[in-house]
Amino acid sequence: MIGDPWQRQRLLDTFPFLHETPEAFRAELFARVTLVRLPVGQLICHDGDQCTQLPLVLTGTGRVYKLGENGREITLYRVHPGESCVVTTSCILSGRAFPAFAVCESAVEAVVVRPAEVRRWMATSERWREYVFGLIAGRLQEVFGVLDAVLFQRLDQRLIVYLLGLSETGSEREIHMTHQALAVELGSSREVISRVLKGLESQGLLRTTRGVIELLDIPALELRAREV
Amino acid sequence: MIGDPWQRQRLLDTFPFLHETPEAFRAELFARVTLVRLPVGQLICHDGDQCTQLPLVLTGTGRVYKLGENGREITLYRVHPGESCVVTTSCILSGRAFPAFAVCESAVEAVVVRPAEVRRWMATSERWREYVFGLIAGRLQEVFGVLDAVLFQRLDQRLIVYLLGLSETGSEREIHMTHQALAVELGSSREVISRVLKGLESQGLLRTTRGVIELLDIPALELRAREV
DNA sequence: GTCGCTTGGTGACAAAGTCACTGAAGCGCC
DNA sequence: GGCGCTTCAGTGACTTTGTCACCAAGCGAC
Repeated sequence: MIGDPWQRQRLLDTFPFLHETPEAFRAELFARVTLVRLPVGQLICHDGDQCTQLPLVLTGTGRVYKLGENGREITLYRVHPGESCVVTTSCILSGRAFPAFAVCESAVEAVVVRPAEVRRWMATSERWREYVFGLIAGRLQEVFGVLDAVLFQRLDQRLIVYLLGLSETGSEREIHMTHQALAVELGSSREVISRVLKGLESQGLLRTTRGVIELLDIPALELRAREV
Repeated sequence: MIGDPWQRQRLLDTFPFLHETPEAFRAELFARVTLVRLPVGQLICHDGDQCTQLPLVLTGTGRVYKLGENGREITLYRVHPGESCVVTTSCILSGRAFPAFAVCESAVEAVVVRPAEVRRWMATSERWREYVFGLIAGRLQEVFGVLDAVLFQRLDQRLIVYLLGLSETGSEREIHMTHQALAVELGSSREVISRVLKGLESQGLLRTTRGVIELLDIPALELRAREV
């Protein structure tokens, strides 16, 4: 139950589609959900687990990833505020096991919904259905995109695209990230990332120091990312 | 519209969940859908397309796959009778583009549902929702499994697992399939499949002739598929 | 038979992953 | 400052996988 008016407002603002639901729906939502706080690194789902609740993220981000036997891993997607791990939803609605890992990348505040409500609201709320399906389709596209990248794209180009994406959102040419972290994002291994970065550095496209990658020639990097 | 009582019965038998829906729902379904026949090789969805209808497969199978720029491809999953391409569903419900290709692997008879009905039935029929979510979750698991295999498993083992799977369902030791077809299933290339098969052949685990692979030592193959 | 198509084989190379090891930077602590 | 620890990065040797170009074997049509 969420009683605090301020918390209620925050929930509505983080999940804008709720504004368009009937008063009664929101009242039921406030009555049925609970607020949880999870620390950094908290494991939310283990590969093969049954999901028992659906978390709607208010603050912080979750990371969903696949882990291989050899210890290598790859990030599939992130769950940001206003989103939810809809793979969980589909597992709840179908009673299947969750096929990956999910972990709190930063401290997370989330509102958890029980399976009974997830199901019921699918029947009673048009908006809820739209919200859930929008997320599912989005995740599917992300995962399909990852598969495409892994299978069909060269690692140096994937790495460049990833770095350029980071520098764009951060509006910074300096990226603070270890080679290991990059390997995890792209599903590669540290050594290979190091080698690729070294190659790019030797061509003067970027510069690396411990924990930092500085993009020197962004136009050239963009070119390189697109070439055959 | 499907009027023919025999066709109606066939539809109900292929999609058993329909038996559990109210009479009124089935009546509406029969009234709103149309039967189509598609020839082998017919392209159903193009990567990036908007989906405009949901096909429920009665006979035949569809194949959903990703195609890389270099021409390599990988099969993501198949759509069998009684199933539907639910990725299409999620695209319809969210208005996103379909992120892969879909093609008729054999001649397909399907019943097509328009987006308006797909949406409406999500609201009106509990059974329909269950059906759709069951399929979505199943596909997600399949695609996640493919990603896992591609990233973390060795090709020889994936190939063996695939071949053993075929020989099991066919209860045959002889598999009629070209190296190219195997490459497409596993997202590899013909040359590599040839090499791996050659290796297995030289170890006496199987024998290859043009278009045919004969599994000679199934226990040894099973062992090999599990080793580190 | 010959022609042409499909299928499979091969060698050389490039890209990526693995393993074992080294070295270097940062940090806390005394 | 110096010491020790941990984290991060670099390297070389090797394996696996993908790519390219080209050739050879099988098979059907005529």
